[in-house]
This record gives sequence, structure tokens and C-alpha cells, in this order.
Amino acid sequence: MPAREPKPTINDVARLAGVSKKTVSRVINKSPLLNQATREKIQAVITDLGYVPNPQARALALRRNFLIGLIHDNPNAQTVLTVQEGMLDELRGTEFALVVHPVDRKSPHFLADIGHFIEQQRLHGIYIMPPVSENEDFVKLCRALGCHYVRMGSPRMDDDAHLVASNDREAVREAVEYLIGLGHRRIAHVAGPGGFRSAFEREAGLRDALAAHGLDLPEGAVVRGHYTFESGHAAARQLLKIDPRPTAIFAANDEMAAAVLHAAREIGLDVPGDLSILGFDDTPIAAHVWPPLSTVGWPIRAMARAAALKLIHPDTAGEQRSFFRSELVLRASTGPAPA
Amino acid sequence: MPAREPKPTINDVARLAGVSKKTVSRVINKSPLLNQATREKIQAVITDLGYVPNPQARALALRRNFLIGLIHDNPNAQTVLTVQEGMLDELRGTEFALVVHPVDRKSPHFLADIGHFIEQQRLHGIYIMPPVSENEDFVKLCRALGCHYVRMGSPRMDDDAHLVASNDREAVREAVEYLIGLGHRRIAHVAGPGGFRSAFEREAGLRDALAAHGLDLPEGAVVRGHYTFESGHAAARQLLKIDPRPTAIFAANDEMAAAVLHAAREIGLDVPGDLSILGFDDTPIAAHVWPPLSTVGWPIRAMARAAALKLIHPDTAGEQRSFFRSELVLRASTGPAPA
DNA sequence: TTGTAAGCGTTATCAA
DNA sequence: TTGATAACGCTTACAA
Repeated sequence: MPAREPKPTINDVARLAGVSKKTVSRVINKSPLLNQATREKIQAVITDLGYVPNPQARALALRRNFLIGLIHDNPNAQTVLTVQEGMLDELRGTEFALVVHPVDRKSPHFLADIGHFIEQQRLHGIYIMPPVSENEDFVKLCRALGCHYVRMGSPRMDDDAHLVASNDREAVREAVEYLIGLGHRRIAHVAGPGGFRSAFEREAGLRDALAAHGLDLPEGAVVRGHYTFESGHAAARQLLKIDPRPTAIFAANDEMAAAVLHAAREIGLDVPGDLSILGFDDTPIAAHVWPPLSTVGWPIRAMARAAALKLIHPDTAGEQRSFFRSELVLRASTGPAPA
Repeated sequence: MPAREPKPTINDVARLAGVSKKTVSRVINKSPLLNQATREKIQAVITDLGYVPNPQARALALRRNFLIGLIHDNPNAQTVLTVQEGMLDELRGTEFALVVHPVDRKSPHFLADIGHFIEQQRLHGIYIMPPVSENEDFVKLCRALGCHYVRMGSPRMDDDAHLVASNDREAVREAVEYLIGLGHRRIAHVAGPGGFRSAFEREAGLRDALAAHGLDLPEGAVVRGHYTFESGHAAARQLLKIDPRPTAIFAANDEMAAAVLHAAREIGLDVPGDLSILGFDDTPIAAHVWPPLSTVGWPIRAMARAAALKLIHPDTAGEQRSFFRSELVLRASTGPAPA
């Protein structure tokens, strides 16, 4: 590693521009009360020197830093990565960096670990993905630590400054009503894990739609998975044994929907001829399987962008967009109910 | 947001313990020359106060910071996330944090963007995933910026201090020889994208094995994909039209292998009865599809751990483990060649 | 073994 | 509109 030549500091800029460092600081911070000529002169020196302000020093003087954290304990890699990308859409070009922090919400040290992390890194703010975002103790901890936070979740979970939410329940209801419109009467459900708010909302949307049309969701027609392909596969095998067989299955995420598709193929069912399948998420897997899955699109990337914006500007966080629409994405895994 | 009560500083600790702050600094930095009694007294105050040293201040004084970056432009979410987790295995418990920085290596601003990011955040070090890790200009830039780096790649790409590598070529050769041992003679290949070193190595391993047994890899028996399910699916459809049909297909990653499986099912082939499929990566998808895929396990998590260690301790980076074994993981998608 | 003084690169205060 | 001076919380000389 070659010795790194010392980086130019604010002092170098000040000296070369023949001004005080406070004045240089003013151009860095875009202070309005500054002679235009002075500003340009300094800017020229900055460009010339390739000067970049040291964020650690700024952090120290401002008593805040420029790190935004992403807290998650999410089984789905694609979802987590999409969220990271969404946040970076907004963070790029600012002086903020994104630090990631997966956690194990089942660990007994969960709260202590994460508190230590926030304290130690003096995070400016964090975006919390479900299901961690549903943990009220954790949110309390953030408040106590004075760490800005935004939760990803459902409406009314928190105030607008601390929430980005999507209307999953309604979106699922509409999607299922579409299935009902296609003639489906026996619709089964591969549900998400117990304790996940997201799982609850999606199931509730299904029940809403069925109830609105006087349809039933019998006892055995709901089997719970863990949002993984494997668990979805097991659930689907069980559901497909029901007699009379369901003509449609709604799975609480795409990965499990892909598993349903698989299970259907295994017993020689045609999709959507014999069985319609509806997923949730609109992750790449939905488009990749054959036939491509109809699914409810969950705008997590836009939500992540919004969350980043709230974290960058906590003062106006409450005024920024908090609600997003999930919507049916029609592909080829849904069709008329078999006669 | 409640006003955050000011965090205790080194001065508070010093005052309460009745020592100078330099002495407190000594216990923070585990200096050996310190009276045991003094140390304990100070430690008690630290614990009592819940004091955590401010990393920004340390960064400023030490002229280094505690951020380690992950640079990638990788199409596979699971791979990226596993790498993040591997790095965090080592970073957790240290004062380092992981900042993520996906890039677009095709962008004309690629080098400028990433250079600016490293400069601005004053990163301590970065771990570079393929295919970005193969970009020599970028590595040159890191050196010029005095930023420690470790590349994920293949043997002999760099010296031990800056590399973690796996023996993919040999591992593939061995896996393919296993297939040959099962009687397969017509083995086709869904290759990775051109320009990816990883794709090259995997294909080379296949060619090595075939050559060693006097077998041929005809022109049309290699179709290139982009490591995505979709591209793998298209490639597989093409390969399965070859007459006489291949009895085995090796795909350069699991996602494409899963797509081959799918394509096979579509035309009613039994796997592994009519067609054996071999993947690469050993990501969860390999275990989740049916039948579960035989694949070459790529120890990316262990590699990421090793890379993190090298970055945390750059002085001894060259002495730490740099080489990892990829190995055949046998599941159910491979079997004897059809008669 | 411990303490003093100076400095890391920035910003806030307050005066000019 | 600018600048001098004192922070910010820590570490490194160098002394004691």
C-alpha cells in the first residue's frame, strides 16, 4: 500500500484562497450570506485541489453523523436487496452512507445488540423492515437513544414521520375479487408466518374478499408457511389434497407461490387450466417461473426511497409521502375456474 | 423525538474516576502499561455510565475510520446477501460497520463515482465482488486512494493480502468427471456471461474434464446466459433441442440450473432419469427446487469472513487464509445416463 | 504508571 | 460579508 499523500484540508483551501477557514466552511455548507465573488474564488481552489470535506470531522463538530442504518431480519434476499437499492437511490449524491445490520429477532440479546450498534456508530437514523418493525420495544429503544427511525409496515402503525406503509389488505382483497370474478369459489391460502403483521394483512384481505361474496374459507384451507419455498411446497401439497380440490391458491409471497406452482406440476395439474395461483411481492421470481405468476405488486423500492428521504430530512419527515399502493400484476398463472 | 440526553464523554469518565482522560484513553485502547487497579476503577465508571467511545472522534484523531465497504454489481441477490452476512460475522463485536455500495460497472461514471464514494467516506477498506473485482483500473484507483482492498476472485489474480479465491475450475472438473463416471457422454453447458471471470473458470473446468476423457464440447452445446433464471431458461430450451439430446447439462449457477430443470419439465423430461442437471453456487434455491439440485458449493460466506479479517487487520492480511475449496454437493438432480 | 499540551478537520459563537 | 477563537471527543507526543 503506497503511503497515501495527505488529503487537502479546509486549512489548505483557506490558505490558498486567502480567506479564513470559516469562510470556506460557509461555501461547503452553502451559507447564503456570502459574496458571490468570494464563493467562486474558493470553489475554484476546492476544485483545483480536489478537496473533499472530512465527514468524520464534520460529524464531530455537528454532533451528528452521516450514517443511515438498515435493520432487518428478513428471509427474502431479493426483498432486502431491493430495499437497499431503493435507499441508495436517495442516499447517493448526499454525504450519507448506508450501513446494513441484519439481526436475529429471536436472540435473547436482540435488543441489547442492536442498541449497542446504534449507540456505538451514533447512527443518524435507521429504516426498519418487517417483522422487526413490528417490535414496539425496539422502537421505544430508538426513541430513547434519540435515533431517527422509519418503520416499514401497515397503515396506522405509527405516525407519518416514522412510517412508510402499503395498502396490502385492500390490494389483496381486490386481487381476490378478480379471482372470484373468474368463477373461482374454492380459494385456499398459503399463509405467512404467525406473528408477521404482513402475513396477517394478506390473509385479512383474502377473508375480506371472500366474505364480501358470501364465500367460505374452511378450516383446512389455510396452511401456514415461513415465506420460504420449502415451507410453501409443503403447504401446497397439503392444500392440493383437499377434496374437492381448490381451484385457486393465494400464497402470501411469491416464493411460496412458486412452490405452489411446483407442487401443482408434481401432481400433473395444469396452471392455470386446473389451478390458478396468485402470489404477493412481484419479486423477479414471479416473472421467472413458468407460467409467470400473477401477483400483488408491493412497491418496496419506492417505499425505501421515501424512507431514506424521511431519514435524511427528519424535520419534514411527516410531510413526505408515507402511503403506497400495492396492486395486482396480471401474468399467466390465473385464469377462469375449471368447469 | 425527545431531546437526546448528552452522551457521556471521555471527560466525564475521567472526572468521575479521578484520572486524566489520557488514562481513560489507555483503557479504551487496551494499553498494556496500566495499573490493574486503575484499570478496574475506570472500567467500573465506564460500565456505570454506559460510556461508549465516539467513533467519529476516534476516527478523526487516528486519521482512519471504521467503515468497511462492500462493492458489487452482482445479479444474484442471495449471493450478495450471503456475502454481507459473512462479513458481518467478523465485523460484529468490533467497532467496524459495513457500508454497502452497489455500482453499475457499465456506467461511464463508474470509476469517478466509486472514487468519490471512497474519498468522501474515507473508507478504511473495501471488499470487491466479481465482476467488479476483475477491473484492474478500479483496483489501481483503490491503491492510489490508499484504500485497503480485498478482491473476491480466482487464484493468482492478486497477492494473498488482497485476494480471497476459490478453486472453481478444479471443483467443476471433478464434478463433471463424476458425471462422466455416471456414463454421461453428451454434456451441454449453460455458460455465464461473457466478461465474467467466474463464467470463464467454470466453463474451463468443464472443458478440462471433457478433454481428459476424450470427449467433445460441440459448437452448439454451449449457450450463454446472464446468471438469471430467465436467461437460463432460454438457454436450456435451446440446448434441449439438440439432436441427439444431451444427457446432462451443467449450468454456471444455481439460478440457471433451476431454469434448466424447469425447461426440462416443460417438455416432459424426467430429472434425473432423462436428464442430469448440475448447478454451481449451492444457494438456497438449489435445495428448494424439486428435485433438489446437485451443485458445486462455493464457500462465499467463509470467503467473506476471511476478507473482512484481512481488511480489519491489513498488516497481517497476507498471512491469513486466502484460498477456499469449492466442492461437489450431491443432491437428487444427477443420476446415471439413460441407456 | 500517569498526566500535560497540542492537534486531528470541521463548525458555532460572536465580534468586526 | 468575513474572521478570530473556542469547541467537538479523542489520540499522540513528550514529560513527570
